[in-house]
Amino acid sequence: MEYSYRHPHPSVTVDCVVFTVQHNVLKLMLIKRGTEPFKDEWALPGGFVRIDENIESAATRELKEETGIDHIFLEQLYTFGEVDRDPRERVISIAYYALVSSDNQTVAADTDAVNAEWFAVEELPALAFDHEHIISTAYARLKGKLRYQPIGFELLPEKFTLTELQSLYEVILNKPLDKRNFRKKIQKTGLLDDTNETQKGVSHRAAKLYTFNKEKYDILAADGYFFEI
Amino acid sequence: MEYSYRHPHPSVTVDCVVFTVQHNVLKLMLIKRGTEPFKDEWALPGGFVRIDENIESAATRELKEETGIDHIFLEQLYTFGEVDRDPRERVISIAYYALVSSDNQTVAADTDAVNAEWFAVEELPALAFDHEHIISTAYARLKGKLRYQPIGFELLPEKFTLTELQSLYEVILNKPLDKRNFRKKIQKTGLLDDTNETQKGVSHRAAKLYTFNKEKYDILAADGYFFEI
DNA sequence: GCATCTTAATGTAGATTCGACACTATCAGA
DNA sequence: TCTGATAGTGTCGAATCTACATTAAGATGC
Repeated sequence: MEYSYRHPHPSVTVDCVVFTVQHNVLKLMLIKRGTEPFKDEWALPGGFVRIDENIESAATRELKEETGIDHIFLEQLYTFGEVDRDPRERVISIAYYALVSSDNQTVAADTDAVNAEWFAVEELPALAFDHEHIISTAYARLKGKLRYQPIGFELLPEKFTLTELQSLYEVILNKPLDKRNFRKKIQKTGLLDDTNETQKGVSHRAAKLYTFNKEKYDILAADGYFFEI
Repeated sequence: MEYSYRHPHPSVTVDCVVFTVQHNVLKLMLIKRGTEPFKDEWALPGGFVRIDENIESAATRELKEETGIDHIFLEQLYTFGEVDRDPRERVISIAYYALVSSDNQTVAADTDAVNAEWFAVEELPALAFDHEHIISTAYARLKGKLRYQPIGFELLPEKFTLTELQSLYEVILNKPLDKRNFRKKIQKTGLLDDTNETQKGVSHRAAKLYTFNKEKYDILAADGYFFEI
């Protein structure tokens, strides 16, 4: 079956920049392409938007299919539509960025995600299409949002220590922060709940574990509260 | 001539939310539609992206064609792709927002922009498609950006008084600001140049005219400077 | 069980910024 | 020259920011 139109139509795809933090290194997921063009090169997970599918659903679906990752923070980034960004035909790509917590990322082993791998953001291989450009846009957005929206918690396990949180900020913002000042600031938001648990299996004083109180944040945010670190 | 594809392709459009400020009221431009669907209803200026045209060029072109407005600040806003947002077929729309200075907006009289009109943001008519949703997204973005990026100047004539600037901030943020504190803050950025000219034709003490030093800002911004009011 | 190692946790003082607030200066027009 | 309208300016107390060093707790090895 063929689909005909009186005017030429572009193809529309979604691409996902999926970030995580592993051992204090910011990483993102890439797929080794199995087909031309750019066969055997690395690219962002993504694919075509189906005609009866919302674009965010397409992003969620492709992510699940290609990497096994599901149920994560996902937000639209930017739409890339340079005329020649795909050598085959006119392709407009709506890019998303996603954040995966370090305890949710192993799901990738299941599915047909055998060609998916985490790469340190600072050590990326050559990339297909304009994906390098998409990634730098996503990284800039992540840096910008981190300080003004509580998205850092999406990258941590549900329960985390203050040191882990600080180190996350340091890794992404790429600069050291003062320990006491950081703690004062984050505690003053009142958005962290003490779990009354502590770290296990460390060979030194165990740190307290906290959780982020999203319900409380949502209530405050609706009322004009502005998160800032 | 017909264009055929093995899979169905969506249409891709651009829509523009064009803001201006007239007499201390924030307004935006709407077009009265001449064709179905939503014939004779108000909608955002916009149209189809041509197959060999970059998306931002499409936005610029449609704006010129439908409103006569050209050479203005234009930035991508968000891409709207709900499956049923257009009753005819699947249409994905890449929305842009634009800012027009109060001395640049009269161009609209020329072209076939006879159906274009400025509406106060607080008094919009019923709108076609999901354009109300697009507009509220654009307004939220404008509010958010105003305080952290020097985009307010795009809405003012090249030479402006501090009172005009303050009143612009008050109109968009929708809250009163303290005159002395506002002036202190804006002066401290060092980004306003005194033109050594004053207002003409006012029946009271004439205010000094300033210009925004974009070159200086760009240099500072490249060096990590962060504008904030 | 004591010494040692490693990281957790905590407070203060000085500098800076923020927010509230009221009067004088200048100009045009009557 | 008087009146009306807006321009332009400084201070003080409160809050916030920054820089910085010591003690506490728990695990391990001897």
